Order: sequence, then C-alpha cells, then structure tokens
Amino acid sequence: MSQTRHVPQPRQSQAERTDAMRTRLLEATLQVIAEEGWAQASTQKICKRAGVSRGAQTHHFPSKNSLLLAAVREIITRYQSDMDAALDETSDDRLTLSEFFDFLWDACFEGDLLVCWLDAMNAARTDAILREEVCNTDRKSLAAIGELGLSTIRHDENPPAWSARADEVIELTVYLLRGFVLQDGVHQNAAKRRKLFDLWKQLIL
Amino acid sequence: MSQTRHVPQPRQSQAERTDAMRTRLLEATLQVIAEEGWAQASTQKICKRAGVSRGAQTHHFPSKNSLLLAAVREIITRYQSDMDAALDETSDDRLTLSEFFDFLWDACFEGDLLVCWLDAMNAARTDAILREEVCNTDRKSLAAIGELGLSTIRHDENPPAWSARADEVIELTVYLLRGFVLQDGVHQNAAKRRKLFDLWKQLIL
DNA sequence: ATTTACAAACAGATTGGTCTGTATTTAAAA
DNA sequence: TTTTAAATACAGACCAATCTGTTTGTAAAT
Repeated sequence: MSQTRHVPQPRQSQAERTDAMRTRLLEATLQVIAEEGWAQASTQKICKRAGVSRGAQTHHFPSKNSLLLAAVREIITRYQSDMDAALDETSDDRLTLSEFFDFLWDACFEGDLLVCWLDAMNAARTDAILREEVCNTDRKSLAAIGELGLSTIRHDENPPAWSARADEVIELTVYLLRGFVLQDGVHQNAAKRRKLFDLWKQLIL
Repeated sequence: MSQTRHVPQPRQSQAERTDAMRTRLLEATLQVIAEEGWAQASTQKICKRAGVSRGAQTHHFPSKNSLLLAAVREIITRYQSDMDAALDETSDDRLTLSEFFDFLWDACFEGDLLVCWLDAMNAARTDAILREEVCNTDRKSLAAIGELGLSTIRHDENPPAWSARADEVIELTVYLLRGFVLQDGVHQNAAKRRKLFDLWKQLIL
C-alpha cells in the first residue's frame, strides 16, 4: 500500500539497486530454506520466490555457492541482531540465570533462523567450502553468546557451583537447544520440549 | 578373500537373492549418505556404489523414496543391535550412571549411523512421507533407549534427586548428543566435545 | 511355463552456469 | 548544462549434466 505503484523511483543509485537486490535474494533464500529445506533451495526457486530473473541473480551472486555462503552469514547476522533487539526491550539490564536461559530458548524458537542454521550446519558436513564458512561463523556466534551470558547474568544471590565454567555451560545449552530444534522439525511437540528444557534448568540451577 | 570368485553360486534361491540385493543396496545407501550427505544420495550413486544396475534397484525399491524409507529403518535397526551387542560385551549386567552415559556416548561416535540419522531427521522436516517414518522410528528408538537405561542402571549407592524422572534425563542427554554430532560434522574437535560431555555428567550426577 | 531377478536404454524434468542483448546509471567531455 | 562513452544492472534464452521413473529385453529360479 505504501509502495509507489508503477513509478518505481525514476532514478535510483547503483548502490541502492545492488543493496535492494541482494536483500531480496537473501530474504527469498532464507524463506525457501526454511520452508523446503537446504537441499531443495535451487537458484531457480529462489529467483521465482524473489520475483527476480536468473540474470539478476547471477549478476549479484555469480554462483549458487556464493549465494548460499552469503545466506550463511545473513542467518547469523539476523540472529545476533534479533537477540540484541530482544535484550534492549528488557527493562532490567541484568538477568537472573533462569531468565537468561529462557532468553536463549525464546531466541531459538521464534522465527525460522535457527532452522535455517541447522540446515546449513548439516549441509556443511559434506561441503568443504561451506564448512569453512559455517565453522568460522559458528565459532564467532558461540563466542558472542558466551560473552552475552557473562555480561548479562546477575550473580548476586547464590552463584551455582559451575559459575566458573559458565561459558561452557552456556555452550552445552546451545547444543541442547539445537537438539531441540532438530527434534521439533520432526515431532513438533512444543509442550514436551518445554517441559524437558525446564527439567534441564532445574537440574543445573 | 572369503568370497567365491567368478563362480557366483550356480544356484541360489530367490529369497537369498532378494535378501542379498536389498542388503547390498541398503549398505551402499548408508555409505553414500554418511560420506556425501542425504541430499547427494541419488539412486545412481547408490547403484554405482553397490555395483548394481539401476534395473535391479528399481526392481527391489521401485522408487527412490521407498529405498530411503527402508534406509531410515535400517539405520535404527543397526543402531539398536550395535547397542545390544556392546551391552552384551559388558561384564557387569548393571552399570553405574556414569557408565551408562559413557555407553550412550560411545554408541554415538563409533560408526556413521548417527550421522546418517541426523541427515534423515533433517530431511524429514520438509518431506511429509519421510517425516512420518522418521517420527515413528524415532519414537520407538527413544523409548527403547529409555527402557535400556531403566533396566541397566544400578541404583544402589545414592540415587540422584531426579531418578524418578530418569527417562526424561536420558532423553535430554540424547538430544544433547545429537547436538554434539551436528557440531562434530562441522568442527571435529573431539577433545572439546568430550570435555563438555564430562561437564554435563558432572552437572547432573 | 510362469514368475522373479536383473540389465540397460530411454524420456521428461530440473539443475547450475554461460552467453547475448537491453535498459539504466555514472562519469567524463563538450 | 548537455552530450556521450563506459560501466553496471537486469532479462531471458541456451546448454550440458544429472536426476527419477518407465519400458523393453534377457537370464535364472520355481
């Protein structure tokens, strides 16, 4: 409704064009991955989804691989900024342990980003180039989550015995959450997975 | 070496043939999935790997889907029998909690079965027919592991507070292990993942 | 003799990359 | 400012490779 309708900005800089096109393609890529899976994300489907010719795609991403590599970075970029945004909305600047774990949980199951990310990790296993990218991106992301935890958790009351190894416990939790996401793709039993996560919290808090 | 060499059993019953051919195809299927990933497991590659014509494959598995569905069952069948075999080798008939977790760990990282299984789960997310099969198979497998735990763990000393919910803790552990397998496909840091698993044991035992 | 097991060629669809052509933007020349 | 040449953005056809399923034919078991 708010879009201009048939008068598409008579003049638009090249940089703007490039930016818009790349965003459209990446958005479509993530949608196709989320809905049909990494293996079914062909360039043709992505272009159709984005409403773009294959010529445009090959111009901005000369190979399918380059598009998917960009998608890998995009997934984590969005994931991080989603977390930052959610954290900004929080009134307290410090969270209890329980709140922080719930925060990780929420970031996990809202949106399709982690579903895409699992697909990327899975595909990376048998694709050396992709693995390189996923490996580095994942390393950074894990480090960022760890830092986020250390800087966000409020430790006034009775710090648990493992607080010296908090970053490792957070990493364990991330792996566990990925197990949940994988399970959710097959079973979709939201109540059960939440119950199990509460059990995990109960075990360590 | 033990195979007859160019004299392929002049007479062989149909049942034997069918059985041998299905086994060869399923074995090749699992190998291709493990090495190249689920998405790259085409019928042509599988047939080539098995040293079998595509005509034979279509005879025993009229569609690719039927072959992959059979592979899903085969994965879990082998996984279960591997665990049973490992358990038989154990001198004690009852294990401590720590030993049981180590047992799950070992079953996880020897062989490629769980790698194949993760691929299957991942593919199942966006394939309704496959999901149905994976869902049922996974449900049975989880139940079997739960039972195995309840019947194997020795609770003489000081049972932990969660022993009433032992099956849930085992399920949590399975999810975590899947997270490890996924991570291992990308990073392959055996020392680190073992250290984290020891932390996990330490936290809940 | 009939059914089953296997072989191989074929057909239609889809894939990713290339190539050619057109429109738009940009920057330099007039 | 206007004009013009070059670079960039985009469109769509084409191609070789690969995929799955079908079909036709032969060997082996029942």
